[in-house]
Amino acid sequence: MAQGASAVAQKGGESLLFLTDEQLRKGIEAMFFAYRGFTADPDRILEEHGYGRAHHRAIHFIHRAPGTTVNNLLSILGVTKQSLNRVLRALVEDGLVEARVGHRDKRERHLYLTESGAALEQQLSDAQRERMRAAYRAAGPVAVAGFRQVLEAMMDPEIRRHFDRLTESGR
Amino acid sequence: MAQGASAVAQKGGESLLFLTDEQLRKGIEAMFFAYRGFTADPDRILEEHGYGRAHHRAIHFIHRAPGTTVNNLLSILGVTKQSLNRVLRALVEDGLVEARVGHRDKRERHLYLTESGAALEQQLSDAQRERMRAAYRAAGPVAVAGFRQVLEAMMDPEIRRHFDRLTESGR
DNA sequence: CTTGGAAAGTCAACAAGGCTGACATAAGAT
DNA sequence: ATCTTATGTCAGCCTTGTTGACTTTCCAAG
Repeated sequence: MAQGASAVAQKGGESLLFLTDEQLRKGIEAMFFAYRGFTADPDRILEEHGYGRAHHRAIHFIHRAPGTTVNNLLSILGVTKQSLNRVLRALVEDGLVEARVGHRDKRERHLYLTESGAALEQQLSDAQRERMRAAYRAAGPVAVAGFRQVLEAMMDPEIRRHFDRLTESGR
Repeated sequence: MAQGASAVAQKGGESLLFLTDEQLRKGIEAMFFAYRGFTADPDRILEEHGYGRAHHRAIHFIHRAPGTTVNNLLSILGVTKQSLNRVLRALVEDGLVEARVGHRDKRERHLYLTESGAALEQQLSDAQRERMRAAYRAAGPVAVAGFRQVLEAMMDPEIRRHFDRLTESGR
């Protein structure tokens, strides 16, 4: 199976990869179809609770960086504050997220998951991790390392910074 | 760099991968951020033409499988026919897609890109392939193979079938 | 102390692209 | 010949993204 990477030529220490349009197209389609699988399980759970992906993203990153400000979340998610606000308001009203007014700067709202917010986060990430774990197991450790490398290379540099920042603090 | 895959133990021919929640979470976030990069370039081009991602998807798969029926496209894209129809209608009206009535079964419409449709497809896929190519180059051939393996393992089985089917005919 | 500007939130209006329901027409089945 | 199914269309609703205008709160600099 797999047409793999086509050819590699070493030339003065610089490796050249010859990639056909067809191979790249397959990669693009793989990305498209895999993303559908990636979101499928959380989507099902969210629907039961009357939420959408926007809520999931907010919950995920609040869990990941508790006490984050709205503005920080905004730059991670890459949406407008009006858009985020609508989602956040629903989560606060439903008691999944707590927005504490900053003590240093009272304009800021620091966001935390409540107990039930954490419970939903757990449920969502359990489902998503399970799919990820299965895929990782099926593909093997070498493939996983490659997977991560390609994904990181695919990010916009600015977004890559967010990603790396989450990693540092998250370990 | 990278925490890579944690540990592998060979045990009676079956390899066990020990994956921490943290590692899996990183994979999830990588997927999220990378997908943003993945769609960023086409999104910019589409906006200039007044189209969205839905149009891109339709154009992509019509290019990929010329003469495909609406129903077939439906099952690939995983949306309702009403949703697809809106997009398709716009593309036909704008002269990017031609919908020919089937001669065997006149209920069916077979879809083809017109010349200008193919031109837009080219523009979009050039941009997306360029990002893909850069990521592939940066990560190297081994990583690319792993990338593809993990993505394929992440797909829903039913969707995976679509993916494989496109590959067969597409080469 | 006043004022300028940043952070946060609100309201309104709009667009894209999902969805369901109702319906027309063509094919195939009884 | 008529009933049923497949296919595609039209209309309307919902979520979630957008922009723009505006208020409130607060910090900080003049």
